[in-house]
Amino acid sequence: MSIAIVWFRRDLRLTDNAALGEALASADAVVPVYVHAPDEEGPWAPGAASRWWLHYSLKELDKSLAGRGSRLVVRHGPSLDALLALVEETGAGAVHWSRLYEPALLERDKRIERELADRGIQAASHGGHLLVEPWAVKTGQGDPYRVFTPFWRACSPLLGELAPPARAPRRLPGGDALPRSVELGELGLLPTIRWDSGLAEKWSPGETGAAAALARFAQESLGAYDADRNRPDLAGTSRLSPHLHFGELSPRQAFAAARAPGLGDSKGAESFTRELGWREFSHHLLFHFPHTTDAPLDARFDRLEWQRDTARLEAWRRGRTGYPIVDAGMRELWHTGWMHNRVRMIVASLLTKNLFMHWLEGARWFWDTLVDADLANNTLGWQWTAGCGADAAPYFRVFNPVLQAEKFDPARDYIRRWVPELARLPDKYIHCPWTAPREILDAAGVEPGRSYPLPVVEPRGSRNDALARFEALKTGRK
DNA sequence: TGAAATGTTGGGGCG
DNA sequence: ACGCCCCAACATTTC
Repeated sequence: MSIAIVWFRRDLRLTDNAALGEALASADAVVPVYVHAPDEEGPWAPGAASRWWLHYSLKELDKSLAGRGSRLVVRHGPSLDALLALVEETGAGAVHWSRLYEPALLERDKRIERELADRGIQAASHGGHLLVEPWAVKTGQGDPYRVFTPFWRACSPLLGELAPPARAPRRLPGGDALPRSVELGELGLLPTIRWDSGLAEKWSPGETGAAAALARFAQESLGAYDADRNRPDLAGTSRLSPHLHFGELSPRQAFAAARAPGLGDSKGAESFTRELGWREFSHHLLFHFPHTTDAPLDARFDRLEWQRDTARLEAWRRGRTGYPIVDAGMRELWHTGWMHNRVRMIVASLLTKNLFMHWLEGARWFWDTLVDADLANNTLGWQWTAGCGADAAPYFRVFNPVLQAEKFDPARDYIRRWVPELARLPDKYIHCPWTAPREILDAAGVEPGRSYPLPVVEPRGSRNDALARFEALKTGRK
C-alpha cells in the first residue's frame, strides 16, 4: 500500500488543490499535515493578525478533512525534521505540496526537496497559488517585467489556457491510520490578550468562509466593482485577500467566478481580474527581486535619509494623526485586521511622503496587523507608494488626504463610523476639522487638540519638503 | 491608482 | 454694437 503526505502550508483548501489531487491520484492513502515553523520565514514570520487567522483556518481545514474520513496532522517544526519523522512513522513514499514564492520559503523548500530525494522519497511541488508561474512570463529581452500593463498583457494568452478549477475529493483514504497530532492550541497562534473580537465579527477564516465570500462578491458587488471598489464606505471590494493569502480559495477559482456567464464581459469583471493581475505581478516581482522585501527596487532610494520620529509614527499607527480619513483607516485596520485599499494608499502616502518616514515602518505595521498580510503584496504596495518600486507612483505623486476623502467618502459615512468623536460635525468640516469655526466645533462637541488631535503635519509644506528631498535624489545630489 | 499652478476659452455683465 | 473685464470651467503643465 502506497502512502503520500500532503504538506499543507498556505493552500488550506480541498477544492482545486493540485498537491492534494496528485497525492490522491498516485497513492492508496494520504496523510494531511501542517507543520508549524514560523522562524523559517525569517524576519517576515507571520504577524499577530495572520496568526489569528491561521489558527481558525487550520481548525476549519481539520473539520472538513474530518468530514471526509481524515484529519489534519499538526506538528511543530523544523519542517524537514517533522516531515522526515512523519515519513518514518507512516512509511510514506512521497510528499506533495503547493509552491510558495517568498524568498525564505523557496530556499527552504528547495533544501527539503533535496533532502527527501536523497532518501529516496518523492518530493513533488505543485502550482496553484498563482495563475501564472513567475518563470513563464518574460519580456522580449528575456527580463522580468517591471511595468504592470505590459506584464498583464503578456499573461493574457496563458490565462486563456487555464483549466477550470478541480473539485474537492469526497473521501480521503488513510484516515484510520494517521500518526499523532499536536493540539492546534499548542501552536500558540491566538493572542493571549483577547484583542481579536473585532476580527471574529468580520471574518470567517477557512474554505467555507472563502467560498461564501466569493459567492457574495460575485452576486452583490462584482457588477459595480469598477466604480465601487474605490469607496471605503461601501462593501464594494471583494475582501477575498486573506482567503487568497492562505489559499482557502485558489486564484483560479476567483478568476473563474469573474468569467462566469453574464459577468465575463462586464467592466466590473474586467477590473476585478485586473486586481488579480496585480497579485500575480507582485508575486512575480518578489520571485525575481527577492531582496525587495527589505530594500528598494530602485537602488537610488538607498541614499534617502528618512525621518525618525517615534511619537509621529505612533500617532500614525494608532489613528491619531488629526487627518480623519487616515485615522479612520488606521482604526479600521486595528479593529478588523483589514483596511480598504484606497485608504491603504492614502495612509501610506501620508507616512512616506508627508511624514517622510521609511516605507518599511509602514510595511512592518501592516505586516503585524493585517489579516491579509502577504509579503509580495505588502512589498509591492509600500514600494509603489514610496516611489521606489516597480511601476511606482512618481515621487511627486502625493495624496491630499482631504481631497481623497471628499472624493471617495462623499457621504462621510466612513469617517462617522471610525472616527465617532467627529460624527456630529457637519459634512463641510468633517474631513478637515481644523478649518471649522469655533462655534461649529463647540456645537459638535469637538475640542481640537483634546477630543481629536490637530494634524501631525501641515500637508502643503511637508509635501514640498519631501519633493525637495526626492528631487535631490533624482539629480544625484544629497 | 495626484495635486497644484498655470494657461485657455467662452459666456455674460457692463460702460 | 463693441471692447473690456471677470470668472467659472476646463485643459495643460509642473512638481
